[in-house]
Amino acid sequence: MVEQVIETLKKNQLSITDSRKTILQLFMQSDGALAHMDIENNTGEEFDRVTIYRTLQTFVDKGIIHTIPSSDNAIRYALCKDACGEGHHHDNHIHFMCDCCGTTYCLDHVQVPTFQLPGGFLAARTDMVVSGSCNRCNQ
Amino acid sequence: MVEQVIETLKKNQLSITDSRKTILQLFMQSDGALAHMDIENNTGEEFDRVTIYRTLQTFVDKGIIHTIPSSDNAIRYALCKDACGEGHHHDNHIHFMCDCCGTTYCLDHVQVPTFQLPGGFLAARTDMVVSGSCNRCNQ
DNA sequence: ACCACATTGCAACATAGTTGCAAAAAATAA
DNA sequence: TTATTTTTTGCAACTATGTTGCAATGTGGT
Repeated sequence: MVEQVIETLKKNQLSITDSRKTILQLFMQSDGALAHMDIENNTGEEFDRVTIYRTLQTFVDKGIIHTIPSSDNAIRYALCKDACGEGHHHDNHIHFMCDCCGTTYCLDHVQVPTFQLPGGFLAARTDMVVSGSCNRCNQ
Repeated sequence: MVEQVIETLKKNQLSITDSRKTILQLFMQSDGALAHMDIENNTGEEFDRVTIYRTLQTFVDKGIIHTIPSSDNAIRYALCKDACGEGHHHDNHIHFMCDCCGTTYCLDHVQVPTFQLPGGFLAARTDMVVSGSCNRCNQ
């Protein structure tokens, strides 16, 4: 796990620091998406709030994680698949937010369906966020 | 226009106040969605920030407007079509945010396509937000 | 015009996110 | 290994967004 973290950082030409190692490992251990708060809670007083914001921004820029918009005004982040890199994201899957347990899932196997925009409109990015109750809460 | 505003408020059993009249009229005059800031800017010092928040919340509750999530962490609001009412929204259209001019459109004629969730997942609400450049900016 | 109730404005608070800058830690060179 | 350069971090301060309680004001109904 730790080797994989360091390898990912090196592959993206990022210097190896405690905050980057810890935060990236958090993402790799977690199955759902993480909000800034989740990270702050999971790392205790270890890192400054600002450091976490900047680390997340760096990871987004490098294509290591991607953002998930939400209606509750807290951006969530999740690991990208291999296709993403610096300057180009390809996270073309649906995101699911559970109203019950709060977990945000990347439904990697559910592609965003194609659609037709009106004339003159050009799409650069599509965010599809479904909310409801997840498979664990529906048991 | 003013008659329509008052009629809508009455139809939803809301008392007719200055802030509700002004804010609802703003929505009817505008073709795009409005964020809290847009409303504050367009009404000057007329209303308190809190009043605007509460008015927007009231309108959402009554099914007069609906929310549009965004990745820039500022919820936008737009008028609902007739099908919406208290406790049930039916704004099943795609939203488009222009990266160039910042306008948010309700693409009323573009339905959110159907999709298949993995077993155990139940959808309650689907938000589909496309960003890119709009027909005016692409001229 | 009066009364009951809903709405507003104010103050204070809570959360989310940004910026500048000096100190500390990595990476690189010697 | 040490010295130097570059990057990253932590702190302080600030902006934006959103919420809550409460007294004062405005609205609707009689």
